[in-house]
Amino acid sequence: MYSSELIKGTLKTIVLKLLSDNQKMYGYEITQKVKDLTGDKIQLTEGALYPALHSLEAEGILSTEVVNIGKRVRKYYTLTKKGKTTSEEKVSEFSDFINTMKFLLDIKPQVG
Amino acid sequence: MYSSELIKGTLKTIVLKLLSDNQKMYGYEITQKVKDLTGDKIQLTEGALYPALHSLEAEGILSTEVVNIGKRVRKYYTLTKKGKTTSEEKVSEFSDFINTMKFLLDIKPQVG
DNA sequence: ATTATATGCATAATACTCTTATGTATTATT
DNA sequence: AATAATACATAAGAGTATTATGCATATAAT
Repeated sequence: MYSSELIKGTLKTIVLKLLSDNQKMYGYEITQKVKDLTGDKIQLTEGALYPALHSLEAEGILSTEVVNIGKRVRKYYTLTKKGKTTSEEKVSEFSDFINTMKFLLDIKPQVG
Repeated sequence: MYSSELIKGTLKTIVLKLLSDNQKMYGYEITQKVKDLTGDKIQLTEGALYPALHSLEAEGILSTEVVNIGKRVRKYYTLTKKGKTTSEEKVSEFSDFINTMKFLLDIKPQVG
C-alpha cells in the first residue's frame, strides 16, 4: 500500500477512467477492480469512495441506476456525456502531471 | 496550473527531492525553484509550504539555520541523515506510484 | 447450525492538509 | 512615492480522506 497522502486527489480520476472503460459499474465493484488492477497497492475505502461518487453525480458527471439483485440493492454508475469529457480531461491532466513530476523528481524510465 | 487536488500529497516529496539536490534552501527559494522547473505549472503557496517545512523539521527530517541577510532573515533548511533516507524513500515510492497509475489509467509513453 | 467472511450501501466524527487571507518587514524597481 | 519582489509566519475556512459505525443479505467455513 502507498502512503495515503500519495493517493489523495487521484480518486476521482481513477473512478472516471474505470467508468470510461467499463461503461457501468457499482461502488463495491470499483473498489475490487482497483484492488485487483493494482495488486492491492491501491485500496479505495468506502468512506472516500461513496461521497466521491455522490459528488460526481451531483456535478452531473455520473448518472445512476439502481438494480435489485435478489433482496440486495446495487447502484450502477455511468458517465454522462459531460462525464466522458471530464474523464478524458482528468486522465490527460494526470498524464501531464506525471511528466512534470518525473522531470521534477528526476525519475528515469527503468531500462531492461 | 494543475487542479489543486492533483498536487495534494506531493508537497513533501517535492521539497525533499529539491533539498537532496541542493543541500540547503530556504522557503521562498523553494517556491521559486518549483515555479521555474515546472514552467509555472506547480506553484507552491506559502500557506502550504511553511507549515510543511515546520512539520518536517519537527519530525527530524530537516534541520534549520537562520541567516541574516542585511536586516532580513532567511531560514535555510537542510536534510538530516534521517531526512536523506526519507527523501529517497519518498521519491522511490512516488516513482512506483507513477507506474501503477500509468497502468491503471492506461497511459502510454508518447512516441516521437 | 452457527460463525465468519464477503457483498453492498451509507454516513458521521475526526483528522489532516490545502486555500485564501492577513500580518509584518525589508529591499528593489518604476 | 508607489509598487513589486523578497521573506517569514499564522489563522479561518474549505475540502477530502480516515476510521468507525450502522444496516442488511449472501455465501463459505467450521
